[in-house]
Amino acid sequence: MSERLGESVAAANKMNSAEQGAGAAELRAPESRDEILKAAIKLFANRGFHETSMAEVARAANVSKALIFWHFKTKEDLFMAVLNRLLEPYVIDFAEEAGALGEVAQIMQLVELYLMFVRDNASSIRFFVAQLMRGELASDALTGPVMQLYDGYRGLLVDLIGRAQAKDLCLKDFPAAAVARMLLSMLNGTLIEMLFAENADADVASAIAMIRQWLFGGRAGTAKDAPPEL
Amino acid sequence: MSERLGESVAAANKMNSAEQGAGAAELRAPESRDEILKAAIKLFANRGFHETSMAEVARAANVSKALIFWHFKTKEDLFMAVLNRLLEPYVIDFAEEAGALGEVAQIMQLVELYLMFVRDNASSIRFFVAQLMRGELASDALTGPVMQLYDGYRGLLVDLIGRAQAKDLCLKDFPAAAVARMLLSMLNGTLIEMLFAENADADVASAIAMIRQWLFGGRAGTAKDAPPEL
DNA sequence: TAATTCCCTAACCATCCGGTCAATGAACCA
DNA sequence: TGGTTCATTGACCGGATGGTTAGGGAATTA
Repeated sequence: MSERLGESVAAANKMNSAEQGAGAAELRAPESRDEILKAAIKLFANRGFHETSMAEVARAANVSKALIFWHFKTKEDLFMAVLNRLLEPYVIDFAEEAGALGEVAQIMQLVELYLMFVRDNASSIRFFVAQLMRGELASDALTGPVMQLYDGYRGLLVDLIGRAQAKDLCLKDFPAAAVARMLLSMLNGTLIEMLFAENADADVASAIAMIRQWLFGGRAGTAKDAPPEL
Repeated sequence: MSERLGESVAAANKMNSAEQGAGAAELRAPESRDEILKAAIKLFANRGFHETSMAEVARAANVSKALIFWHFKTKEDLFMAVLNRLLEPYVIDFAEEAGALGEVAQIMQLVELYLMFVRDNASSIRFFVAQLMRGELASDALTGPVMQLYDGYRGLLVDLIGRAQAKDLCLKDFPAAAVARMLLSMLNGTLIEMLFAENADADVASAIAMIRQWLFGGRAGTAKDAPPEL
């Protein structure tokens, strides 16, 4: 079955590109299609792919099951559409965010961006992580965009940390790549803590403070950047 | 359905205890039962509960489907047995491990224990995390033991860090609980990095070094504990 | 007005899944 | 030897699921 799914994924991706190029199906029956998508997102998110039946989606969207198959050729097609819809907010242009700030401020801004993003998208992130964990479906369609985003983020961190180290602004006991990796581990650890325990806000501030202390600790001359509030 | 599952979980747990007391079913048809369990573990692990059919398990175990239902009353029963089997190695007595070492050495030993355990049980941990992420099944049977273990571990860390702080052996800028929480975030972040990228060993040593530096950084008098190798 | 296209549905179908059952051979008692 | 329990199986069942089909109503077009 995994073979069939793989083909479906590729096919769906191609079709999606084609659709966007021709601008066809996106505009035809927008309302019901959207209703279906919203219902599917909810159901897939907290029940998974295999546990969610098309009949359930139909009922939740107040349409007939057949209409779903009119909008989306197969169940996998629907799933791909859900993925793409959920992936939209994940397109962040990190480089844009930081203006002409110093390295320290830029790093801390990236850290906050990460944690705030996690806090604001907890449910869909939980969905993605669960999906990533098992190779269940769409390993390409998922791993691709997410990992691309992730690598971009890490690249930015490595670069910034390297420059901060050169200026003696930040922890220098380890190579920039190692520091960036550990920083990402901290962030990911905080992420999964936020995903499991729903306390969110309280810990974020504490985590940020500790990360700042770790990276820029006793070093002077970095106090100029006031910590932006959440 | 979640209700029924909850009951099944409780029932399965009780039965297990009873079985061990009487030593009954464990010895009757050990061979085939074991074969089924091994096959189920594999399939459940990398396909999940709902995506794995009893027919598949039967085929993988070279037995008839009916035999599975003779050994395990329901599919959930089989799943519970798989959980218990996988949970076995997770029973670690942390307190036992550390003898009369200093706080610093004990903390580092706990850190290493954690990372080594993750490294050696990567596949089943991936399974558990995926299972925990969605509330899919066995939330009680899983959350219970795992969280108990986790809380015990954190408790030990908080205690040790507190004592190390009192002796001025370790990072004192934050309360012990916060330090312990961040340490656990670091560990969990490293964990998921290990789960996704299968490089394992290389990063573990680096992670340990960075954690030691973070916790005990510039402080003197802690060099007496030689870093035990992995 | 007649034809065509779009959106939507009830009913249906083939397949697969969890679970049951009657039967059967082997081992162990009597 | 004959009966009882244990271990195992092929055949079967009701239900649910992904997917199809034939058709209908409302716009749009000609």
